[in-house]
Amino acid sequence: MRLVIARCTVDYSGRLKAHLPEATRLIMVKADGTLAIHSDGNASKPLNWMIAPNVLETHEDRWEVSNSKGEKLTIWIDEVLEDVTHELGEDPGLVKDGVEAHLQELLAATPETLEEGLTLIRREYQTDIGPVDLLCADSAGATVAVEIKRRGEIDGVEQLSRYIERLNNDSRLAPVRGIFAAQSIAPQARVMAEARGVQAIEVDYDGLREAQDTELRLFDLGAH
Amino acid sequence: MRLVIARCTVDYSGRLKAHLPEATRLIMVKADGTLAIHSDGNASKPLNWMIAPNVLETHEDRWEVSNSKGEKLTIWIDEVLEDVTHELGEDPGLVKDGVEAHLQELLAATPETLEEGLTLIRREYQTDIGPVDLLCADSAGATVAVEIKRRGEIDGVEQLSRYIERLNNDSRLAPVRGIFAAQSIAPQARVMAEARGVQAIEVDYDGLREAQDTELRLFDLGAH
DNA sequence: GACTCTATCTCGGTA
DNA sequence: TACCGAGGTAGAGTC
Repeated sequence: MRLVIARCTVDYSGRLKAHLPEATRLIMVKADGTLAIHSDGNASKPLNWMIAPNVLETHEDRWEVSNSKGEKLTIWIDEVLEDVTHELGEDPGLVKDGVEAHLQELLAATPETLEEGLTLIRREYQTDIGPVDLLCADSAGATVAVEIKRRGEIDGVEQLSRYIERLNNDSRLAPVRGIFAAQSIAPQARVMAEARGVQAIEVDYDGLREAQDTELRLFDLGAH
Repeated sequence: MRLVIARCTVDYSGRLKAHLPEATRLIMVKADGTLAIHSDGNASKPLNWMIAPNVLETHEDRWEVSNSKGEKLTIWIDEVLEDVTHELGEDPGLVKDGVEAHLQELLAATPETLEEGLTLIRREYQTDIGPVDLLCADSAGATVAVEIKRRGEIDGVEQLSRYIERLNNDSRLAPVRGIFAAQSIAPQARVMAEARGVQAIEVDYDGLREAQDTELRLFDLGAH
């Protein structure tokens, strides 16, 4: 990784046009060629950047970075204040917990959390416009499509509506109703769900996981 | 801005939980307190980060960053390879051209570009599921909802359809029809628009801006 | 390679 | 502050 602190002016032309007047900034160049220009405040994101794969040409007074999509970044270097390079080596990578996939796993294991008597038919049930997160049956045997999000917003309700419309074309499944499950549900998504006749249910991920851990532990104890 | 290159281990707990095994990484701390941890490859985004406002406590063996929402980042420092600080000063900021807001301004000023006789009622007209970009009246006095995108894709047509559905519930406005305006419109979006009875219109941003510049210049000349 | 969807999205605007 | 929509979204997974 190369870190350059320099007074510079920047022009970007590609998906839009953008210009940075002269100021002192950090230019970060990663081992794969990814380049980012950071200011010191008011943003965690770079002001400008160019993601690998790209081509970097460093001239005396300017750097030119371009890619195959016709995007181009020109950095006019006025003064270099620092220029250091370090080999960081491979990164073992990030381990995450608590994303949508985990919530889906938990709800697939215990659909009755959403509604008394609900049972799983299939996870990632394929339709011709994409997979339904959970396809379930309620206590009366009717089909229920479940869409799961970490944060429930209006698009998610739309997505579920489309699936239900699609599933209702299948006479073996119809009539199908929907449940929209998320760790938090935005007010507008709630309005939309109501208008579409879809239930919106907030789910407590941590509580659910804890309950399942307990259940598993009891099961293990019973088995031994 | 402080740049530290160190062998470190990281734990994040907040919106999710995440862990980084020991490796050499860059830790960037900006003047406003924003902190980011970068590896050298395979990503332009940081592995972990904490955006300002936050509180950073630096101990001998670890840094702890926390914020008011209960998020916490712990960096266990094993070895510091570099530690430099530079005052970059204020950044004059990025000047962008060609974003949706500009296109909206232009079309709000000259709605007749979209259709003969179209006049503006209001920009960002509020509904309970979000704001409509432009609410207009056509030459016959009927209401027209206009959704503007830089790139016209399928979501934009859906968004406009929702607004129209909502606006048609208001007897003072109904019946409402829609115009979908964008610098470029994807074929799928065009098909979708047709199916929903919405007009899809491609707009020449550069040409439009030039025309308005000319008009303004003529107006200025006339005023003097 | 193109398409789809998630995200500790980030960021700006507004009520 | 909370909420919503835009983004040069980026990045991962799928076809």
